[in-house]
Amino acid sequence: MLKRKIAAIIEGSLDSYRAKGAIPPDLVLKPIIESPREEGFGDYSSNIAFFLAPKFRKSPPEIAKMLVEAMVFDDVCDKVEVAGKGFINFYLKDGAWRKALKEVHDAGVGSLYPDVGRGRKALIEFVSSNPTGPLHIGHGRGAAVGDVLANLMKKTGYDVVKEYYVNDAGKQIQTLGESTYLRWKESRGETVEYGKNLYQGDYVKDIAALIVEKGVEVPEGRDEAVKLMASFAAEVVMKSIEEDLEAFGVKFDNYFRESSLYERGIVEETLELLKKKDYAYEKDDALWFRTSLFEKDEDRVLIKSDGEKTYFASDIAYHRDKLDRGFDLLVDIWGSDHHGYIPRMKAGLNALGRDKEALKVLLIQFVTLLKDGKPVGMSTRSGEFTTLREVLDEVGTDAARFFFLMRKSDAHLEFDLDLAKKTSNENPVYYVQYAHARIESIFRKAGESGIDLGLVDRANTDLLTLKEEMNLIKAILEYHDVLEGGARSSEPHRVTFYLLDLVGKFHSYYNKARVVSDDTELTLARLFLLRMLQEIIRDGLAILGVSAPEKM
RNA sequence: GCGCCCAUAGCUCAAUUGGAUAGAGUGUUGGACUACGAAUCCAAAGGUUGCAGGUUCGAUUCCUGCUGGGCGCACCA
Repeated sequence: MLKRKIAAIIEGSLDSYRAKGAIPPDLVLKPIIESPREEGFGDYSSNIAFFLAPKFRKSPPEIAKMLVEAMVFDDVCDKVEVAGKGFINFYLKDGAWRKALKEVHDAGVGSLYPDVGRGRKALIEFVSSNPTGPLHIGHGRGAAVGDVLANLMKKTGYDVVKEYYVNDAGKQIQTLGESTYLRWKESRGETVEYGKNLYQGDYVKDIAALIVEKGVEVPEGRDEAVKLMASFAAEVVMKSIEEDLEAFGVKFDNYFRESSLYERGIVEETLELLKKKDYAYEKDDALWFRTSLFEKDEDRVLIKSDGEKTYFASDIAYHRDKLDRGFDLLVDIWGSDHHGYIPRMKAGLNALGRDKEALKVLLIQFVTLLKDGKPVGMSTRSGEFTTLREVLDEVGTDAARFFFLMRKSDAHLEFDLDLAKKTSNENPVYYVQYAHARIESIFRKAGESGIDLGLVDRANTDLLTLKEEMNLIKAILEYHDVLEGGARSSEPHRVTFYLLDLVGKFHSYYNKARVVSDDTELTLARLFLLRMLQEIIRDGLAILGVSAPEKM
């Protein structure tokens, strides 16, 4: 990339001073090069002078001036200036940008993908909603973030596996069974007392009805009946969750069942390991984990006095198993209400002698659903939550995914149903998709006008001289940096903002300059630019899992 | 009481991980289609970045203390 060339220029200048003995050879510097957000400060700038200044007891501008004087930059830059309080600003030759664009064209958009992961194996675990009820909009946000992060990491050199952890062994499933059982009795005309701690949603009634409809044989004994209904209901719910996810465009590589940990004895084994290392101890007939030894947290129970193991116990075992499966990086995506759980999990990994830094937890803040400008209530227990399915039916997959990725995941999200539903200029999804379709339309028009589209690949890019054209080229090449930053910081929403900014530049350009004209050479050059632009838009939308329509 | 997250334009949010004059969208006002898609564009107005300190060449960003909001602090899941 061009940034590397700038780094080389700076390095060259430093070397010349090293040769003169002005800079000690052992002084290692990593020049920071960034693209200034304001126009007028060049294409790239470096703040290296600020770091050198205290070491040489000279002012940053003086250092900067010295460095610039020794720079050889004629092949890449028009000029290099000292500006502000000591910044060095690099003004690249337009030709250098065009050349870079041409290179990307020849090598393919994939050549813009940064290698952040270096082939490391990453396991992204997300959604992992208990199969006790349908996914609601909060799960939807987690699903979108997880899926898009996975796409992003795949493009940036990670070997990614997407996993859904199914809690099919705990007490919630038991409760689901009891809920279904009572609804089932109810459906047979019996009067039952339906407790508040049971699942209130209508879907439980549906499941009970399904049991009747399918003629499932219900055992006489209550306990057996509940047990049967628990597994029946969990399966039904899990299936509908998978269907919802599919409709949302989320496909998991793996559904990992909690029960499998017990079946394989991993939980037992893990607890034994902790006991052996004296990180677990017995108190009041329960088994406790010494969380306090590792983190600023209280000790937590692994096995309750009634002999039942907590989710914490199986969760430690689960994460141990993840690492044993050879993953270098574990990304967990949790609802922000689980934040208190992080120290526990890290302590657990620590106690097992694993690197706790291998675990990265992304917290997803709550979603407020707005309808007619007013918040819509949401509570699983009361059954009045808005399901992901309902939202998808209302606004469609593209809009839903895009909206979920319009915020940093750790910030509250207001999801405006009315806005997401609008097929108008107010809806940001269409702003991006429209650009893609518009470019396609320009190509159709060009073809109709007798332009030989086969010549686009060999267009003379030197004809792209407008300021808007240069800005578009720069924005296209910036894709590399966006992917890199997004992957490093696990912030997939950056792709969304980039796309909005990118297509904004395009729409502006479109209104200013005419692409298809009598000047065939110029037309071809502009089509070349738009072809590249369209590929980037398509690539970025693919990361978001949003369609790139050719007509709309 | 302890801990985590958030606070930026009227509203919804960005800000290249500590950089230069804090930016978009929306809303308001005014403008642009008998040439490639007006689901678009152009312009104006809009700010003590919650408050008070600190760290330094430089703070929306890091530290401390407040204020206000969300969440968590069980042998719950």
